[in-house]
Amino acid sequence: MEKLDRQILSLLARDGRMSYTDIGKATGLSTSAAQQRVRKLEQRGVITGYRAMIAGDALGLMLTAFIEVKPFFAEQPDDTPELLSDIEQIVSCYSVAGEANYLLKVQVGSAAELEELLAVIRSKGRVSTHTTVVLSTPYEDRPVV
Amino acid sequence: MEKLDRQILSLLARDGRMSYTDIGKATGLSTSAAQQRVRKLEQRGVITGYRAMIAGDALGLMLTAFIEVKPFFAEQPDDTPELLSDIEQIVSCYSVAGEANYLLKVQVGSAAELEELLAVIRSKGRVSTHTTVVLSTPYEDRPVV
DNA sequence: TCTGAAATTGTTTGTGG
DNA sequence: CCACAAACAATTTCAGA
Repeated sequence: MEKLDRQILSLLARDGRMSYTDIGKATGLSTSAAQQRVRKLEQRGVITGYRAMIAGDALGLMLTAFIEVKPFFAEQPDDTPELLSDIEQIVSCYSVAGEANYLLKVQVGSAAELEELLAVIRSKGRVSTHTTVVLSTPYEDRPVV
Repeated sequence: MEKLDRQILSLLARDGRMSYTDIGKATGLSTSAAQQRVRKLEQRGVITGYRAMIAGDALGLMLTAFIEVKPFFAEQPDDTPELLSDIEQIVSCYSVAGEANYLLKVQVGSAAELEELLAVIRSKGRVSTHTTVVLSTPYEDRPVV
């Protein structure tokens, strides 16, 4: 990975709407050279997309939790991610080493909704759960580049 | 939260670079009305920023892990997030209820680097750790809106 | 809050080094 | 892989409903 590309990634990781003109100015490239490099980073799958970050509380999503899940029937083929993928409160799903098989990050409006969600996950996913409630988030999703 | 605003958030959560012109077309608003609403969502702190999403492996970050941390000296004022905030491999820090005080999400290049990182976190943060390694990520950071 | 128009700025594409 | 320039498109601002 070239230095110039890393620099562009760093800029776009911090401001996903930065213009090619400004990327060019910041890197010493022309607008079109900057645009070409960004396009190639997208095509090569280095940049996988652009997102607006949204404050959950503005949407009434005031409770975040991590849920470790373990299938009841360990011998069967494990399709837990697919079984749970249409539950929109689950924002992330990680397959993990350790006691649990999967770690889910979920976002809900209330404790009552979390209780309901856990029931759905357990029945739908045929899993047992262990939940860790998030009290606050000092920082999240800092750019890695 | 108005329906029109939710619609705009949904669009920008999926494509953070969508133009105001296209947001206008998708919502039935004029370009300038779409832009005004986005600006207000930003000012009100509903939209907290824009990010390019970057594939970690393209940067040589092939190992993700979650680390639960617990201070050695529970009686002291707890400034763990600040103590650790300059460690760039830590991408997220959650204060949690349960056995641990904090849950960290980290991204590193190798197992050796994770080992080194754990040593840094333990000494710098004066904490004990419990680590869960991520094997794969079926999905992550799906839009909540 | 919205539209519509005008001025500015950014994007995209082609040519050529 | 780059710069430059021309054609095109988006953004920004403002007047007025």
